[in-house]
Amino acid sequence: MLDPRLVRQNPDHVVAQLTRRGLAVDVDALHQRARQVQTLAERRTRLQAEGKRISRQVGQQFRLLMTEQDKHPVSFEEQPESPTDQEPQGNVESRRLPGDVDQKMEDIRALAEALEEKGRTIKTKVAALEEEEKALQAELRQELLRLPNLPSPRCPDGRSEVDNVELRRWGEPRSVPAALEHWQLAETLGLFESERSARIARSRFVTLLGPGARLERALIQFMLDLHVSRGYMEVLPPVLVNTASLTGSGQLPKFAEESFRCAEDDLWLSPTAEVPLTGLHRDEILSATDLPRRYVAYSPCFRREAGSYGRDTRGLIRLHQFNKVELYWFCHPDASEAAHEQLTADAEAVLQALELPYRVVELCTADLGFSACRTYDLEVWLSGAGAYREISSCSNCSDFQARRSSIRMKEGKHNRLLHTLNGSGLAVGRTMAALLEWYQQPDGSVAIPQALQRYMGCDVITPPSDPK
RNA sequence: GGAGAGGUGGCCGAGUGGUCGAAGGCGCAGCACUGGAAAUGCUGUAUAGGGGCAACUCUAUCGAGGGUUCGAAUCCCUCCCUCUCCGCCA
Repeated sequence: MLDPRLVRQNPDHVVAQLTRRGLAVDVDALHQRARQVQTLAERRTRLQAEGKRISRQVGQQFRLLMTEQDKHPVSFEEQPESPTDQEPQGNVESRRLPGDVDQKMEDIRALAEALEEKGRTIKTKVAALEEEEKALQAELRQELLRLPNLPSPRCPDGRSEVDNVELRRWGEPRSVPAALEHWQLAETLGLFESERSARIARSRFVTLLGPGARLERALIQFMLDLHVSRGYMEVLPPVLVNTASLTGSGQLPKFAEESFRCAEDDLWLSPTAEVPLTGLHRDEILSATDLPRRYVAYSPCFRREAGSYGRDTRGLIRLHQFNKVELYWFCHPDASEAAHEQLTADAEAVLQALELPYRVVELCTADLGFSACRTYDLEVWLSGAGAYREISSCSNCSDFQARRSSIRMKEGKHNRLLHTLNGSGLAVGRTMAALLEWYQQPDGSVAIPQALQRYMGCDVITPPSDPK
């Protein structure tokens, strides 16, 4: 979420930055509303202060009354409360009180009643103002929640993905003669089942089999071990997450159609471990001294992939359920740019260890994700397809998710929103696809890269000797 | 799912419907004492929002949301969460 104060005080800046993303937003209306909320709040606060003063005065009157009562107990005989209290103290003489004492107590009571009446009036006024303010506030928040993060000044401007900037390449793509795509290889090697998976669930699900299942598990464990050795804390989070968590990380309210939902329970299938990891410290204040906090989480991810019906229908590239190892940082706001480079390097380390060629692309303003202010994509070389394909997206979300999730850090006396970053490290299915295509051999087998062999328990996957 | 107990500041733990944002303790920070430290003493220690150059000040917050009241941590209702026991279950 954007800072409401920024919208109130510098709407032009907000407009300019959202325009860089190619968004035309009516910030004027938003700005008006933000100021309106503030005006209402000021009026309400002043009234509340007065009401509070009055309540205290009523209390004072009651105390006065009680001290008078203690001095002249019997004069209150006509009052219904606790007659037994007064009985022992009552005596005939004090029944005839001097008129001025009676009068004094009458005055106190009258004053108290007048104050009470005043309090009632204020109460109804405050309630009315509060209602109006709450409604406006809620509208404002809903609108703010639908606005994406502002791009970093360093994020390159662009109108579409063609304006993304290639930063560097690692490894040499080689053209393999008669290269097969991974789903073709998988078929002869018996690594997974697509059609039967549609029977179990529906299309865009996969069931991994034999060495395929083993390879997926090996990759997950390999990635986790690698990142843990580089200083990450391993996390295995819930994959059902509530609405607050999805709102906190930016998936809701705008992208509800992208996630599967268990409507009866206010739970959703998490589209990425970024969601539970953001939620891990929701409503917390971390100490600045133990930042950065770096987490690595394996989780299955669930996405509806609405509107991608024709694309990537075969194989492991685009599924409703896939596995991902996610890197996540909570860090000091001044350190997030360096953290972004480090996190990206950590994701790259996986591809380097597996010796798979890739390139790093910086997304332009038009291609930036909702929560990100800056993003590097890793694109791995798919030999079979003969193209680079996204396998990781490493984003700096600045304070955007932290504000939505209220995650702060204590620095000296002050609390300040921290920064969050996330990146795939890596998408496991796509890694398997790249690996199969890159390491395919003329005899139809697939070599296992060295780093993975101890996880895989072999150095090659060969076609079954007796197919079917 | 059933029965019971409970949710108060960083932590422990008081709290009578009326200056209670909340005693006391621990922890933490500063100062004093010390050659240095421990111990001790003093002072200060929540968050959010608004106003003010500032000292400061106003409002809200005692699990959450409603209600009663001039006034709620305190009374009433609903929900959530934690703990114990039973049932079920990997």
